[in-house]
Amino acid sequence: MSLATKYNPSDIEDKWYKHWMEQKFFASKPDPKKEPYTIVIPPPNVTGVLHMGHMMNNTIQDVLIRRARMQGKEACWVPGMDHASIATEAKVVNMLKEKGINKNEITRDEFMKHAWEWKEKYGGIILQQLKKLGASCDWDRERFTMEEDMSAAVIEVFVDLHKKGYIYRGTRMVNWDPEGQTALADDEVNFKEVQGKMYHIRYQIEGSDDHLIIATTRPETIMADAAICINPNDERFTHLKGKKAIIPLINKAIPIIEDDYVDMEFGTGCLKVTPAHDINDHEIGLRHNLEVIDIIADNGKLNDKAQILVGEDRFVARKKIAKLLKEKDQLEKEEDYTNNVGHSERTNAVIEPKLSTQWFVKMEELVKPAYENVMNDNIKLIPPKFKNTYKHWMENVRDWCISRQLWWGQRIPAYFLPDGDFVVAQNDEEALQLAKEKTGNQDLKADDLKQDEDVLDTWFSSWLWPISVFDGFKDPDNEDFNYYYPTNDLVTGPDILFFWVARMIIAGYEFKGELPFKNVYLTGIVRDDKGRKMSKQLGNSPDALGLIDKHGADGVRVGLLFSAAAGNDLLFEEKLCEQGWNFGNKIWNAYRLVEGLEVKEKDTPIEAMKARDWFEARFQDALREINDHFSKFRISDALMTTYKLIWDDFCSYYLELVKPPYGEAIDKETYEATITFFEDILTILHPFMPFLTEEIWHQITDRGDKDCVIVNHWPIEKDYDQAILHDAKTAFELVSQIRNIRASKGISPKEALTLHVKTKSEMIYQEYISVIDKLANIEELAFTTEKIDQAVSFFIGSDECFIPMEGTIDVEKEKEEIQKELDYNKGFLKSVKKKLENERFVSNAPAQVVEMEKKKQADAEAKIKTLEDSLANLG
RNA sequence: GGGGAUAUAGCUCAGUUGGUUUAGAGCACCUGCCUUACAAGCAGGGGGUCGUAGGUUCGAAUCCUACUAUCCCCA
Repeated sequence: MSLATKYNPSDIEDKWYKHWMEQKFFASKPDPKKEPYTIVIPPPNVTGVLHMGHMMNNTIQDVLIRRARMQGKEACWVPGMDHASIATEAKVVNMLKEKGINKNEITRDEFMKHAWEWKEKYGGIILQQLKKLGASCDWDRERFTMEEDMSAAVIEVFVDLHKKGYIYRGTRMVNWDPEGQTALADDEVNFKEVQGKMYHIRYQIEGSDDHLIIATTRPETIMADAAICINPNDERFTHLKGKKAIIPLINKAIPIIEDDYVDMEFGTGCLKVTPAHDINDHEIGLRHNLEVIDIIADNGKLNDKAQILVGEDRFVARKKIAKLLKEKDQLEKEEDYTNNVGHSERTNAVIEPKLSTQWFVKMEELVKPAYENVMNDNIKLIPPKFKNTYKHWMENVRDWCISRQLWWGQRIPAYFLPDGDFVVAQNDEEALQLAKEKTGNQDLKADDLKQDEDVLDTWFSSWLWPISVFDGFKDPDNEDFNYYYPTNDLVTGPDILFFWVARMIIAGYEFKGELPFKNVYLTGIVRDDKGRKMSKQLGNSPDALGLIDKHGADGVRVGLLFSAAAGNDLLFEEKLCEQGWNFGNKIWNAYRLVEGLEVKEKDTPIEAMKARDWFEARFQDALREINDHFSKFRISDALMTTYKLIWDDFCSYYLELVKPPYGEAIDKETYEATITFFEDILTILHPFMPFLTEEIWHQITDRGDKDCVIVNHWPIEKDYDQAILHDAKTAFELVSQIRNIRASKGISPKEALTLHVKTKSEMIYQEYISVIDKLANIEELAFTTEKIDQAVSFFIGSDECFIPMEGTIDVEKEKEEIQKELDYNKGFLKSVKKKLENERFVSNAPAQVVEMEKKKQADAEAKIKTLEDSLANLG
């Protein structure tokens, strides 16, 4: 059976994924004889589809988990999803709307039934997509943050924190989404530049004909004004101090107060203070004890406190107010104004700052161990530059608003008594019991208690993820939890360092007294070639599955990893995936060469013996480097070292050296060594390119179902011959030089050449002549103590080499080249001499460094001398 | 407004406690090759004085200061 000349990933990828699943290679169970290696997936949003960022960070996780598995660890990668309250609820509401059902007209239970149906039907596409990428998760362990046990953990934690006094109710200016009818976290708000208007409104001063002018983008909120604020240093308004201003249209007098907050440069220097509808105004209000008048209802319409335009939408009201003001001649002017307006990430509605009662977690105490254990590197952030960011956040941590006005999520386990007091309990019965104790009223019934309508923030589930996926709350002493927790590495994006990572660390210490993971690898953010973050709005994100179809999963994985230094954003170019495929194709063809060889019992040629010895050492050399890169999470570098080992060393040198002349057979010994090397290479490449390596692994020979590269053992580091690497490097450099001469002189590789060498150590040349011959077609090697006339010359270290070339030498060009090299060496010598002539260098620098400089000087001087001689010889 | 990060070849990045040459890699580029595994390939080559200005040091891409530019986070 002959192999296709081009590697076609789609022929094999599904086949091997299925095989791995059937053989249960991804499955893990506690094995005390083995060291556990655990990763929990950053749970993707249940509504999500695979995008570049997911591919990036899941590829990294897969590389880590596959390598750990090959190293003989009990590798466990737990997959799963979070329930994404807001996004999912929005999807379900839309779905219902299409069916003609209004969320407000159905019960909570009915809604939840629809939501679960939606989840079962449409949720979790992303996990199927991860399989295409090759993700070797233990799918039997898949978890979901809304499933029963995980939810129970969330409730348990809420109750526990409440008991400890960390949970409180508070009034807070929240980002209110009037369309989604919920408060949003800051990170769920997108700021967009919006073309609006700045309205200049005239407020009359009480008891005078004088007036002041305020500039605002939100005239519809004037009815909620509690004061006018001026800067105490603003001399323009000294005369207004202590007076009152009258709100137009409703003719209400409000005080004129003074506060440094007011920017004298901005607007008119007079600020209307609306404590209920602006976060900064709210703070001013607190400082000056101002009345809070909330005139906007939850649905974004003006309520009766507004007195006028009651029931109008805020944007409609804005226009109408402007018109009314104009009619009363109280609108000084309108001008165009661009400002940054927050929009809901989910519904795209303009965010309304709104005062509301929410549930909060007090963070100051909780944060302490999480702070310390990152600062002292018990938990390592990779790259460490994120420690600074983390530190800053932890030192300025704010309380965490955990309530969301939604149904899809864990309902807050707080039960309100008729008098407005409340109890917090795991369930209805417990709540009733507590309520009875609290009130002393034994006649209370379940119906008298009303559970809080809100649910908990999704992060309040996912911060427990590393613990709850192993049922560490439900059953704290279970075998899985004891074995797999704490987990090893967490791979995620820096954008959720606070929202998720920091909170998991907090939860780890608070609930288990221990770190949840040892290393946090923060990947870069995938951007497009213009440096823009990939987003749905911009439509600049390539179709992830389309990329896999086009370049193969292995190609995409390699393409992503090529430019993925930890913590550095990567500018994604599809070309990189193509390069990934090219690499696969290269290996495919290397295998085609090996597979097509005819094997015979015969003597091994010297160059093949050399090649074997060299590659064995070279492989070990690279293996050490790769392991070192992995130990430092330099995944991209580990891949690049592997890439060069395979492409440059194995294909370009090793295979070229052992390849028999056309039509001849290869000796058995070399063939077998080559197959072994090939298997070694497939093994270390497997984490990066799982599909291709598995396919070739099975092409090599008929193997049993269990004999797969995915479970092959990662190579052991062995001692190796350093000298052979050094010598071979010299020989390859010589080969390169000879090829260079052929290229520049237009000499065909088929034309054999003679090589003369002027050297003190002839050994290396003698040993490697067959290698040099095979790669550079040198039929004769001679040693000389004199210059060779009519020859091109070049240096290998301080050895001078000559290739006679009668009649073909262009003397002028030759002189030019020698002169160029001479100039370089002279310049170099000068810099070395400068150092050595500096007494302070010689006396202060380590002896080793001085020694090195002296050697450099001697080498350079010798080289300069021979170059000058050559120049003289050429006349 | 507060905090953080980054600046090295055309592009994307390495450069690990300051000293292995006058700074490396991949891609791109240029030249020559359809050599029988691979033209999505092979061989060879050019290209940067390390954002700017100072400082510390025998020695700075590397440490310090200021400036400039870009990005991120928080308000």
